[in-house]
Amino acid sequence: MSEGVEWALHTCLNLTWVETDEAMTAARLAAFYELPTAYLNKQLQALARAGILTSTPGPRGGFRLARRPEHITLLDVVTAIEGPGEAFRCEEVLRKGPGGRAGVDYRKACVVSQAMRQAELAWRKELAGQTLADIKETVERRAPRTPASTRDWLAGRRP
Amino acid sequence: MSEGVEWALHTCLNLTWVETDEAMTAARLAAFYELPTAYLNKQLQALARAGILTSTPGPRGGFRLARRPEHITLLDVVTAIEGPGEAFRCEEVLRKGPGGRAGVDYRKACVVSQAMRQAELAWRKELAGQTLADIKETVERRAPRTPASTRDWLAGRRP
DNA sequence: GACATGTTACTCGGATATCCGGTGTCCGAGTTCGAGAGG
DNA sequence: CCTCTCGAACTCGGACACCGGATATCCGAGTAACATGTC
Repeated sequence: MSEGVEWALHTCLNLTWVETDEAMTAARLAAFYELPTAYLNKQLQALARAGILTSTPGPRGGFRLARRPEHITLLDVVTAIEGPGEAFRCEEVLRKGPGGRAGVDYRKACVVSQAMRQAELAWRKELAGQTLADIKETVERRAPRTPASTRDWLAGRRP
Repeated sequence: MSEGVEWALHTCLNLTWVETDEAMTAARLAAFYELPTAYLNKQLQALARAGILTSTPGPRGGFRLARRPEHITLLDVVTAIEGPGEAFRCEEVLRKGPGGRAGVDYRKACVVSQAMRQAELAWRKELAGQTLADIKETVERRAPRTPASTRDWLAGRRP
């Protein structure tokens, strides 16, 4: 799985702690974890295309969450970065076999493909059941100072 | 996910239908799906190293299942090909952040990492719950002629 | 006919190229802010 | 003092290199089977 997924998740989480009326630049968000700015920008663009973030150009521009954290699941973020394709992509190897028929869609008919799809479905379901708000709440319960310190750091006021 | 996983799964499934006392060469198994022989051989080596297959060199040599299909899960095959590492590998980005501590193992402490791990655990659990025998049984119920035709084809007796 | 033996052909196994997607970087299009001149 | 205009700086957005791992291939080590010669 791509490295950018981790960056995207943590960055989106950080965005839940900044004021919703001010946008955060890719440079500021990247500096938080000492990440390469341009590359994180690329990931943020993908999140914007997926409708998870909104981007505004020009001075005072940057990124902000497009909707409330309760309505952003981990699956949304992962899909935005990794793409909609499945991890196990059935290449329909059965078609080349001696019993292969031309008109059959082996992506649906193949038992192996079905089993792998079912497993991936369980994975997706687990990710879809966790929202950014859930993560945020858990973090705040374990480290109550995180929201204030993160907000202050991103606003430029180092503690 | 690697392409070889699909090949390995189908090949192992085919091996459940051949006589257990005769080994199948990589060339024969590859020809079944018109796959590149040498590359499939590489995957079969990985399965042998994982203890799923046994390999015997020389004439009349080849590969056979190391244990009964009931004791080979889909997770075993996937792990043998993809390696034991997790798809989402936490790089502990929090360590580089302003609140990062040196002595903390963020692979276990990070909430994001925990959520991703939990999802991957669900995926693994689903794969571990399906054995080659389950797949075999389902296929035989849907296409009863598959065992005989596969065994005959692999034995060199084309129908 | 049975057995020992050398040869041969066959198989896996690892070492070796090649290709593609993720990784990383850069510069241009578009926008907003602010300064400054004019009324 | 207010407003309009112009310029400039800042931001995202997409286009351009780079690299590691998956993909694909080949040849050598080892072994079982067979043919052959001998007892």
